[in-house]
Amino acid sequence: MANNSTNLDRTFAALSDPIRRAIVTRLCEGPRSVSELSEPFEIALPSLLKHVRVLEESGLISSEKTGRVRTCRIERRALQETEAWIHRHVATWERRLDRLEAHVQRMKRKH
Amino acid sequence: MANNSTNLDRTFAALSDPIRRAIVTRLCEGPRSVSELSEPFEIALPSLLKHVRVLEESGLISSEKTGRVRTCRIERRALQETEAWIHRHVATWERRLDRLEAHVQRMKRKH
DNA sequence: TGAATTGTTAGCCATATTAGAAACTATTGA
DNA sequence: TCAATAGTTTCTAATATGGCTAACAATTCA
Repeated sequence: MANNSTNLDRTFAALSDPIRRAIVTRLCEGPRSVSELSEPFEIALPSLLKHVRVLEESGLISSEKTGRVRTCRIERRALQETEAWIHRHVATWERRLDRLEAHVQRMKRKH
Repeated sequence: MANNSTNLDRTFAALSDPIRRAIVTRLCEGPRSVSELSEPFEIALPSLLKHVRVLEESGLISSEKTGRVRTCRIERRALQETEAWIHRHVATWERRLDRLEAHVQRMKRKH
């Protein structure tokens, strides 16, 4: 599980770039090679490769090289953990609102 | 709604810092002043204020100044939209897996 | 084998990010 | 009104990020 905080740091940072999000989006539809991934972008291969590395270090994707082709795939876990983090917060926020409302109701009834 | 891509850029970037995530966590429990927010951290006020600004520009929080006190509160929407983005991706990924499995089943039956 | 394909490394540059100190403003309470 | 409080601005410095070119593998295909 490693340092979970650092992990989230990396995942959120990885997702903060539109090119990297686009890569994630495509990989959700299935594995792709590095050059397939680079197609939609007007960006030099080395730059794209850096994005791939960032995604890989964040745990959002993994890759494997066969012959001269490196194939990338999404790693569900990291996405799920990130979603979970956000979800817990939305939930906390909602619980608080509920308590608040209940309190208002009690006050009302006292009158 | 503004430029939604830039919006996600900012939200994810904002969440990539542990101090900012801690701020978000606390604000989910209720509004806090800038100095209340700074308490848990060994960080100069101007630095903390910058984090608050980053969060504000990302839309994750809002703040209002009354007298000399600036009170910050969470803005649910940004959190929800971010969660939604991730969720769509996990969903896409799962649909793909389902199709894949269905395909394998068909292949099996052919033998 | 030799050329094309696919990826990789190294190095450079511009810009953005994060942190701090110092100095300043506005409000509040004694 | 004067001091303390709460926040803000400005500047500086260190580091990280994202992009490029050029040069270099390693495979694969003709």
